[in-house]
Amino acid sequence: MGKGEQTRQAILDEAFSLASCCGVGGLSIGVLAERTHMSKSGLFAHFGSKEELQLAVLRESQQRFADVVLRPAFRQPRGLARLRAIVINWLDWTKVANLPGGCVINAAAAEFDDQPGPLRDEVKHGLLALRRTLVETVVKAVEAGELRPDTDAEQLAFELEGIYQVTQQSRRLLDDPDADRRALAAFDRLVRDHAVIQTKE
Amino acid sequence: MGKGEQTRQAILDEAFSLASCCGVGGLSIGVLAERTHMSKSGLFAHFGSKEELQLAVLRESQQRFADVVLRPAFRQPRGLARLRAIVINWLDWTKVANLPGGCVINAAAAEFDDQPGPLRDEVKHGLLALRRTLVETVVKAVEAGELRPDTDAEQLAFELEGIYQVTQQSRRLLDDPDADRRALAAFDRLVRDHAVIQTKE
DNA sequence: GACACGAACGAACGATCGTCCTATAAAGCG
DNA sequence: CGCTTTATAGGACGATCGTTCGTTCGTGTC
Repeated sequence: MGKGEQTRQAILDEAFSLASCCGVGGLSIGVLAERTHMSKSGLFAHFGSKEELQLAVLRESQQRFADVVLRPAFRQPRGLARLRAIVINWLDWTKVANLPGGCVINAAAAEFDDQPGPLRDEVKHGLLALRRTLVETVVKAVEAGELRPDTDAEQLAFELEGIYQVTQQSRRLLDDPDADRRALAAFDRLVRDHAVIQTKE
Repeated sequence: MGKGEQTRQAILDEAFSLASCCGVGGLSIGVLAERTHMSKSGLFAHFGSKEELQLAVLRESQQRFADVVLRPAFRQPRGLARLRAIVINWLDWTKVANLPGGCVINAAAAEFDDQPGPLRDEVKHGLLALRRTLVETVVKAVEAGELRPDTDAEQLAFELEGIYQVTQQSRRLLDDPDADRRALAAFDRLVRDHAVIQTKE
């Protein structure tokens, strides 16, 4: 890795955790230069525009999400075990990754959902990819006979995303110590509702 | 209502819809002055600081939410009917109120959840109030015999909030035309799971 | 040793930000 | 009406924003 790539990555590391606190839109070249002990212009040259920097942060965020949440979960056997692993890792990933201020992409989703442009497109792309992964995982659990054949996989992914979001809000804003427990309870209820018909209770 | 109150309210109206698009943190005195055909200083004098303006917008938002979502729903008889009315109004309220860019408070929740100060406090207060209202409504449904006695009202409110948030994201960012249908499906499943034990299916 | 190249810097740009001060215009009231 | 209070405008402030320019430094190549 050449010198350029190296510092670019160092900048992205810092930008990543900065964006976690200030939002992708709240990123500032000046502040970022200060934190990386560089000049604004020197830093700027690595990206060419602020928007390009923001896009890089969003892509970085997606990659880390895949590394920290999805890849480890995919070592679980396909089906419910894998789905559960995704959810567990997902709920914890702001602690595992360097995300003092919460998930970058999720914050960006609220920030750019009504502002057309490359940033919104990137966020949308990332969240759609996650939705697809969830749907596929659910489908495999159905094929494995762990969930009922008439399970609506997209509906299940939809509700999983809801659990995630309210958990984040409860934890981060409402300081609710029960958030994680409630999240797991909601997940269990979701799975139980779609479990194959139990012969006896 | 004196002249002062009048223009102050006009400013708040504009600030409200502007904040819907740019976020409460993205509010700008200059832009707001332009839109209200006032000078920056003339507008500024009504609030004394930007933070005070932002707080006023948050309070305005809470009040409108109560007017548009809660008050009408409370005309329904207590119990499931009222809970359902709240959810329906809630899901629609960004269309009913003048919120082209989505719910102000919800966006502010993601924006300020890691930035201590009066703004975060105000957002937290508003969302906690909503949670309490949801919990109370659920409790009344239990008392009315429409939900099982062992229903965890706070858990139910938690999951309702999740349904709301994922619905907003699906609609606004992912352009999912099925979001409303899925939201109602999730709500129905939630209620069915806590319904009194059916004698026969 | 001459040269080319990428990386980083320092300075400045116009724009916009929130805020403050002072003067003028309008409104409310006796 | 005149007087007092309030509401608004105009202008300027220091700061920060993203961006551009020209220059310098260090490294590696012929």
